[in-house]
Amino acid sequence: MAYRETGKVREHKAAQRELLLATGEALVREGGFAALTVQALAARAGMGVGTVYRYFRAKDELATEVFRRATEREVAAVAAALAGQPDAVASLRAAIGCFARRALRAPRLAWGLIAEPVDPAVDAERLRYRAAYAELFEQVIAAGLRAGELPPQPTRLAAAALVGALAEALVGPLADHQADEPVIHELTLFCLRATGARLAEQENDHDQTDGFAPGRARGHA
Amino acid sequence: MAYRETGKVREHKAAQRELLLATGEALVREGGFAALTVQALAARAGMGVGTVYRYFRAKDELATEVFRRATEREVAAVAAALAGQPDAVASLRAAIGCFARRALRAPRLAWGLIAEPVDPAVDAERLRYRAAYAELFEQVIAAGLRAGELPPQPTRLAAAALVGALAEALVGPLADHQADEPVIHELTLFCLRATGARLAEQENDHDQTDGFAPGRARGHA
DNA sequence: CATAGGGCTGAATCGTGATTCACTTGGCCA
DNA sequence: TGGCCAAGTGAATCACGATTCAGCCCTATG
Repeated sequence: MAYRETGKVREHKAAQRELLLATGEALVREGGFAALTVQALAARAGMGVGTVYRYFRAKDELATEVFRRATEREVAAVAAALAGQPDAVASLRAAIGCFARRALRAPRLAWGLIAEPVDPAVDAERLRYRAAYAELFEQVIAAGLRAGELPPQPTRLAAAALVGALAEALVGPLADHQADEPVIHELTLFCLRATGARLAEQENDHDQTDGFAPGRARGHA
Repeated sequence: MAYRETGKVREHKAAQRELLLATGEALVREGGFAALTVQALAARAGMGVGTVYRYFRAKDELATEVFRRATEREVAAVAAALAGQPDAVASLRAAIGCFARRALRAPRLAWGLIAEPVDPAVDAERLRYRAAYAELFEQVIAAGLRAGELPPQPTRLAAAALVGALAEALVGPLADHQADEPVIHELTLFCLRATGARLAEQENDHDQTDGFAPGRARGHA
């Protein structure tokens, strides 16, 4: 007998796979999924093209995995922002603010997750991504309905429309890229009005629960 | 001397070009811009691949032209629906209804114009398309502001968010594809609330100005 | 009808990026 | 150390659609 996979090797393989996924996300953050080519990935990760295929059956699989991870992180952040909010309006504010800040901070990634055209395989994942967001918003709206905070409305439709409004205003081609906070503030008001929340007309919008540490640099596209 | 382009030939060339554009749009209506390949186009139009290049310098040019025409028709329809509306709320209702009905009637096309990833050349055109829509909505909102019908808000942002909400709810992956009219009705309410329109709470939403003849078949995706 | 100047054709070519594979390298055990 | 096996390599190959072009065909004149 001459060879058996040892712990060190196993660790190394896991690290390689991890490296590929991290590098893949970095590429996506810089240039969207279009920039995620096997050649570029291998070069950036410091390995040969063929090696990539030792860790992923096909590029689809890799891209899907990169998408899924980023997705899960984003959705989890929004879900976390929702936790413990006292009412539906506060929840909506928190969710919108969280979504918006993260999207504005990583616009290419957000665009990749939300809108960029990629393969069918990734598109299937995107469906789940949007659905997950819509689900979050839907539940908040439903809760608001039950509590009488929001007027009757089809929750699914409203949730979809919210996601669309946020996406378009933030990462769509119409995004103005002005100072972030005022945009977020106005967009929040827009969404709250859309769902029929009764606004107190004084907007103390000091919620910043977005899962990020407060100070950091961010480049504009 | 032996040949000079005669009227008949000129007409034929114009017809050929027209045929290509129309066929191109048909392909897009069926399968989005992804289905608009030179091969498919030539086959469908009943001519050789090379002939296509006699009428268009490159595929980009053709795709852009197909996009532009469809775009102009859509935007014109919405603009027409706006004409002569008494106030901002009526205008919003008309614009939203028109946009929505047309999008639901030709979902693939709408998706192609709004969201499908295509070449950079076409994307530039898309920018103009969205901007044109946003422009329409923006002006309505601005008028509403001046008239005191709508509360203060950044018109550009609100317009973008409206376009996004409509697009996502109607042609996005979250679209539910239920009966059209109820969806349009609810979406209209959503948008009116979003812009802060004071709703009379009785919704007589009998506006159907969408530029189409009333009865026709439409397939669900 | 003969001839000239396009128009039309579609197989061949190109470009771009994914995928393969014959080979080299390095870790594991006796 | 020697032998074995998996990991790594990257040039070659594929796939797919845009683009070209050498040759065929049609229309308009004299």
